[in-house]
Amino acid sequence: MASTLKDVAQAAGVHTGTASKALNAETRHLVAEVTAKRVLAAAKKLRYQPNDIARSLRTRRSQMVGVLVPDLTNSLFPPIVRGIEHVLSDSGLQAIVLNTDNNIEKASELFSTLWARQCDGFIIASAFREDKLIEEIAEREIPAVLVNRLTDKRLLPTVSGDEWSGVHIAVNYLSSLGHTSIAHIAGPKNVSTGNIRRQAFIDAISRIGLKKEDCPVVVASEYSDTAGRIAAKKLLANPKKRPTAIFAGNDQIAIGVLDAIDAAGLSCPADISVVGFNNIPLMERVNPSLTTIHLPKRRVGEAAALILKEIISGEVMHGPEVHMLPCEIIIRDSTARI
Amino acid sequence: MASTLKDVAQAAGVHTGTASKALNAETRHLVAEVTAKRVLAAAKKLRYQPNDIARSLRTRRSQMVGVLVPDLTNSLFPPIVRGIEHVLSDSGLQAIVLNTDNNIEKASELFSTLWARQCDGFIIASAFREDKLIEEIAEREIPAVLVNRLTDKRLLPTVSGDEWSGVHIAVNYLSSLGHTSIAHIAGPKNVSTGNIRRQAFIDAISRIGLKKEDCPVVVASEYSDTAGRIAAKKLLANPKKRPTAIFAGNDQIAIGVLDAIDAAGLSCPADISVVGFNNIPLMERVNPSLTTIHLPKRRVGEAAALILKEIISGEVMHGPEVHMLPCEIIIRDSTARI
DNA sequence: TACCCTACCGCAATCGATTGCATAAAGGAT
DNA sequence: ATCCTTTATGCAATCGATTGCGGTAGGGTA
Repeated sequence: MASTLKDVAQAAGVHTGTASKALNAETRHLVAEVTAKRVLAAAKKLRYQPNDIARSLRTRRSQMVGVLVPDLTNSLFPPIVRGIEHVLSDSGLQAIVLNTDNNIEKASELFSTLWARQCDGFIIASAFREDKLIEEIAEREIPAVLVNRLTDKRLLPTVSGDEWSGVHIAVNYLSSLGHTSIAHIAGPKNVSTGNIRRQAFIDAISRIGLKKEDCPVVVASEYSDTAGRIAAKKLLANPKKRPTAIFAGNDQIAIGVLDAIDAAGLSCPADISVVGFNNIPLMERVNPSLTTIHLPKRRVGEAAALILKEIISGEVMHGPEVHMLPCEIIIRDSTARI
Repeated sequence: MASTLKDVAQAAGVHTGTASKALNAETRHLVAEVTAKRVLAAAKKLRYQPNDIARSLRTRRSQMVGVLVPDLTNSLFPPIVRGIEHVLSDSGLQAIVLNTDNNIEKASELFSTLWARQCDGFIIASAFREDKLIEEIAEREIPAVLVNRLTDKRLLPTVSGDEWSGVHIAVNYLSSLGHTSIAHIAGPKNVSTGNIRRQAFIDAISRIGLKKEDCPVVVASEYSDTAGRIAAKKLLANPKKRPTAIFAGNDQIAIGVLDAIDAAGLSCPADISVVGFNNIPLMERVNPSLTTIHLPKRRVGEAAALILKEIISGEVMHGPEVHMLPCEIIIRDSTARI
């Protein structure tokens, strides 16, 4: 059906090898100009489209990059993915995006199938703090970059937001509004974002001299509004020890917190201020609009893709360094002076 | 580095052909049971992972399905994609998701590269009413299914919501609340959803006997909050002919409409009711929460993937039929009795 | 004993493109 | 006229797996 290199070569009256050289810009100088013209013309006439599968088999490069994300319906990830795609595409690389559902076995399976397809590299947004898959990838020296989530052991180059500083900004802002009892609803302990933000929170609290017992930390079971609501309900159960501000592990948790505040017959921000993290789309539209720490999602993706490209091309060596992009606070209506 | 079939065959003391047959469940009966066991054991020991690229070249099947969406950051699409992936994955098929940015040239390029990679089929959510790419795909009889958007000419099997009925439900609901001046801010005319919903709106209006001049239609330049706001502003410019309800072409446009109402010093739903379409995530959280027509996004994706699988496997023939899944209205706070 | 059948396995072509090497022709230098 | 160089092209191996065909050995039957 589709015409092959052989067809083009025949049409141009040359050998397939010659045709191949004529078609590739980098090897074209090995072929006489007139011949090259003839081949190009034949290719155009026959609507020749090289078979990338065959090419990949021979060259051992597929021009594909595997992108592993926990869940595309979490609107944190599409902007990151777009950033990745944007940078990759102008090197002719294509992103293959797959959902791991936060399941490490599923991630391993997906990785295997991608690897069997000769993916040139990987960008992984689904790492756990302890992650056998990441260890294996690092050990086998497969080109890969982590985004957003890091592993405890520094194994691969990583791009994320500057979470530590982001958390401090959030806590300091709440403090500046007069809050002295600030609670934190942390993300899961087995992912770096949950862990770092939690530790940064404790650090920030102690730095401004707030009492630890006034600033409780509750860990949500996952990054979801439901888990956030359940955790916040626990936190608000005792009316005597009620914080006046809650710093949520991310925006989804913050949404759940808003629900819990409502369910407890309280109001945000009059009774309790709430701050989120990531600044995902539509957070400016919820009620009340959410004060949150903005993560430059697209640029995180772009930076990761840039690094991966350098690794793949071999231009630049990369150790397991961590690139942290600055975060800033977006002040909206969910926070108020006490 | 990685072990090949040759390695396995050598380790098991058989020919590669025999090893291949032993490894494939369907051809295993061609091989003695003891031999098969030996090969399997060798494969496991060597951590053999078949090279899908080589396999694809030989079998002319890649187990990959191309999925073209306008923009993943539009939260309409991730749920559809998840539905697609879910159904494909239990046949060992993998979805390759790409963004066309509503650009038909980009879509064509992406299609070409996917086709060069021997994709077994395509699911396309980015079709225009007139679409050369779709025509070409249909003409070349390439396995493909459209989702959400259809072409004017019926060329390929399509899965979408039952938009006509969805629009009627919306208009009838507004009418039941006592509204007699209902405006419509339509999506772009070059995509089917914009067109169908607009026509359905006009039809619904006339059926319930409302006057056409009381029910103006404005076309937004694209499906975005910005375009919705601009269109709504136009609509509200003349205080004397102000509708009491606005049916938006989709939820993003509805968001823009809410902004425009606010900007005009009016309030929703007290002065103007608003209804959206699609029921994308977080619409229950905006202020006021949005009454909208729910599209079963995940099931639309699943249905499309099922049909594509049937086409690919050759089990069932599919003409350019349109499968319409029922839509329902989700009543929230953006609509009120007049 | 001769014959046949079946089960099993090896052989080699094949998918389509890439690429180092061999070769041939043309041209220049001595 | 001979030799060498340069340039352009052909040749064939290669990537790794699949698959139809042919051959062989074993056991069964007449």
